[in-house]
Amino acid sequence: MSKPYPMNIGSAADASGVSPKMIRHYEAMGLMPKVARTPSGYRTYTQDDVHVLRFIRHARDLGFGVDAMASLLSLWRDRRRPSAKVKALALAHLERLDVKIAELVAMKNTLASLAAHCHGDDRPQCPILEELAQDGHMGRHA
Amino acid sequence: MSKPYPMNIGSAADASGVSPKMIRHYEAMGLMPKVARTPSGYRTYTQDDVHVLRFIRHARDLGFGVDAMASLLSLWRDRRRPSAKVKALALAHLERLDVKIAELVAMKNTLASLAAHCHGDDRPQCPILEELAQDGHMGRHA
DNA sequence: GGAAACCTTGACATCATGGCAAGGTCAAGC
DNA sequence: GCTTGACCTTGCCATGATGTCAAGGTTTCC
Repeated sequence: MSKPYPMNIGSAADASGVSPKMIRHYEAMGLMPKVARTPSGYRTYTQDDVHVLRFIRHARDLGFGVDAMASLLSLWRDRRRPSAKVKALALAHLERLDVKIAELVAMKNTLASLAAHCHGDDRPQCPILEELAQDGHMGRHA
Repeated sequence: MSKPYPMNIGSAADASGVSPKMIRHYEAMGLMPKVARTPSGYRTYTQDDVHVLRFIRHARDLGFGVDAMASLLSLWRDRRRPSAKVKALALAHLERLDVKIAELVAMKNTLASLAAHCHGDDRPQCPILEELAQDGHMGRHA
């Protein structure tokens, strides 16, 4: 093995992909259980702790928020969970992702069509600024 | 006219679509010029001020950050601006949007494929949790 | 024993926004 | 003229996920 357990926070960070800062942060906010300490106060991480950290990082990489991660963790720990509950969390998050993506795509489309009509030369005339300066809401153009 | 100028911050907010809170915020951070005040300290907004606020809201609605909005505003005010500068800002922002969209779509795809394989019933077995609990990085699955 | 690398906590920053609180102001009704 | 309610002021705290910096204790290795 490359690292013996238990490890300090830095090694746990390397092993899990979660920064020391975020590990402490998750601990402070109650997402991570409080791990053991050495007599001098250093946090020590077992293999199980590192597994939890990895779980958290994976969930975070999928964009789950802290609340959802807490729910996922408790389902993970519950060997009798119904998979339906996990799926429900996933679908809810997918919904959030879709909404966010749609927003960004709408911005992108609007901006792209404005930019397409902008000469992009030394002349000051520019449909982008004209649109931004317009009175009502935006939209309705190419 | 529905509202006489000058107006108080609340009316300016209604007229521009930027909340009073954010108007003060933009002013404090220097994005908005400091507007006139009544003797008692109330901010007063002219039609021009409201136009600036609308411009800001439109830019914000397109996802521009504060720095980019400041640049756009100064280009807007410069009647001799080259449209190329505006276009460059727009294209840079489009790039950011594309990156963000790609990230979210990647999350969505991963999560959707995991969810598709989850029974979503009373059984505890669930590929979503299994994936999150996995050791290495995520990816490589349907 | 001293230096380097690590750990601790805590404070502050980001970005855009909301909320709350304590207090001043203004307009309208009685 | 006074009360009431709506509006304004400033300022602080919170979000979410992360980073930075600082000041100080610990461990490790030479």
